[in-house]
Amino acid sequence: MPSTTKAKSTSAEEIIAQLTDAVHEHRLKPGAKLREDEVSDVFGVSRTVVRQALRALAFEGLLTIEKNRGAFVSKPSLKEAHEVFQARALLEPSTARAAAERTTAGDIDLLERHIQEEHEALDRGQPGLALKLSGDFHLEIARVADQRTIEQFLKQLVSRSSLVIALYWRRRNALCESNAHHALVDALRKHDGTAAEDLMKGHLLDIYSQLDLREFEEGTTSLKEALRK
Amino acid sequence: MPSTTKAKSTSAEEIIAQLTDAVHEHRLKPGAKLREDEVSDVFGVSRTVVRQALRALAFEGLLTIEKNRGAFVSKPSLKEAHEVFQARALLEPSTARAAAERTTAGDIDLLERHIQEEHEALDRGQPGLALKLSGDFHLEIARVADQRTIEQFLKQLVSRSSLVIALYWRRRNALCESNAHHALVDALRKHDGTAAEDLMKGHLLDIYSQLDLREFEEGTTSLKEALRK
DNA sequence: CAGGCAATAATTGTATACAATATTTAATGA
DNA sequence: TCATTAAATATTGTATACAATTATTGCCTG
Repeated sequence: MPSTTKAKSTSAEEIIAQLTDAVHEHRLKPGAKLREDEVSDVFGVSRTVVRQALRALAFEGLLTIEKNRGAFVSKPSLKEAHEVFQARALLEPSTARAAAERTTAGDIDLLERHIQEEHEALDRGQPGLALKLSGDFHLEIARVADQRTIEQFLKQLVSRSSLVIALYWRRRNALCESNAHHALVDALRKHDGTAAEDLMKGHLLDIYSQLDLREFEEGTTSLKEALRK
Repeated sequence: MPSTTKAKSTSAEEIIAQLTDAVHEHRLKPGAKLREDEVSDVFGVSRTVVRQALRALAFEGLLTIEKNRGAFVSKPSLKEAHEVFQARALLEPSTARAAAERTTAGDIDLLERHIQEEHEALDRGQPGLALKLSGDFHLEIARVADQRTIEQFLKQLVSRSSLVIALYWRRRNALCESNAHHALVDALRKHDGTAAEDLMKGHLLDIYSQLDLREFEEGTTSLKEALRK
């Protein structure tokens, strides 16, 4: 957290990390604009490096850059939302199976600590942080599977999922999924690939089914725009 | 093709497209260095926009940027090579199935024209161009399936496949796969999703099995480095 | 007072200048 | 002659200045 006026001399990776966290934790909401010199003031670097960071984030799908207009937190359409979870359904179950065959005791520890932190964040009343940690859990499984390429894609998909959840989540209260993650770790511990694959498949369907992905907002993005004509 | 000394005023997208083609057609080989002011001379723009293009290509995996050293055409390791085809095996068969259910007459025309061009390139003695077109064929199927997200990932995977082929291709002569593509189009025409899925799976295995992915170069990249100590 | 139009301001896009780092070349000594 | 070191050169990293574009404001007109 930058204190008063300007923090100084941060690297591009640091900017990327902080903006990513902010979006994942829904402190920056879909549609929010990121002005270049505003960001460069906050981080105490020139626009050059800020632009680098913004473009990297745009490539991941977290931001959308409109020429001569600026960078905005992406607002995935309903179609994109579906596509994200279809892609996850293709990649993650198989990856969970592969992970089960390679899981070490250290991996189990790490994953359980992850779940622990997730619970603590929820108890502390930080649902945004919990959501971010939940996403990291999925990435961790790809790491355990030793699939860097898939992990990289998954990173993008998890990012976009966070945006989808911000836009289309049905009930804000739901504490959901913590069970699913626990069950997954159990399957990994037992090196039960089939169970891990099935659990992951079910878990993704669970999240997917808790989204409100009906047709209603294609084109009407904000109140302002909705009233414009 | 820039003629003599300097072409002028090209956009970043144009640079990305031309460099991508050059790598896909193996005119730029893995390990080749791309100096920034060299590229900016060729395209007649400042380093600013060249750097944008290089970073975008690095994000796709086509280039690797080493800090303070520059941008090089990527040289995927054996592990990466395996990962690329594992990821393709997860994404492409299902996508081919989805495509079969949505294929239109126009799509068929386009795909057949694609195969035609591929043959012509081979006959004309341009195997690099044929390879590039072959990659585009796979992307086209994702487009037919109306899966933009998967298409985007596949674009990266096809790019990396091109690098893998440049590095690990067994016999240079092989005219291979044209049959496989034809069979796939037939399945799409009949809306036979199961056949399309199976054909794609087999096709990918075919390519994969024609690679020479044994352990021999992990770590020893060049003769020079091998002898250095 | 609404709607359009022009002038102004704000913001992004591009080029260039300078700083930091890496690579090459030259020089020195054993 | 070879290795080591130092200077010179070349290349990338960052900041800043300027150009192009977009957004905003105020004004004029109907």
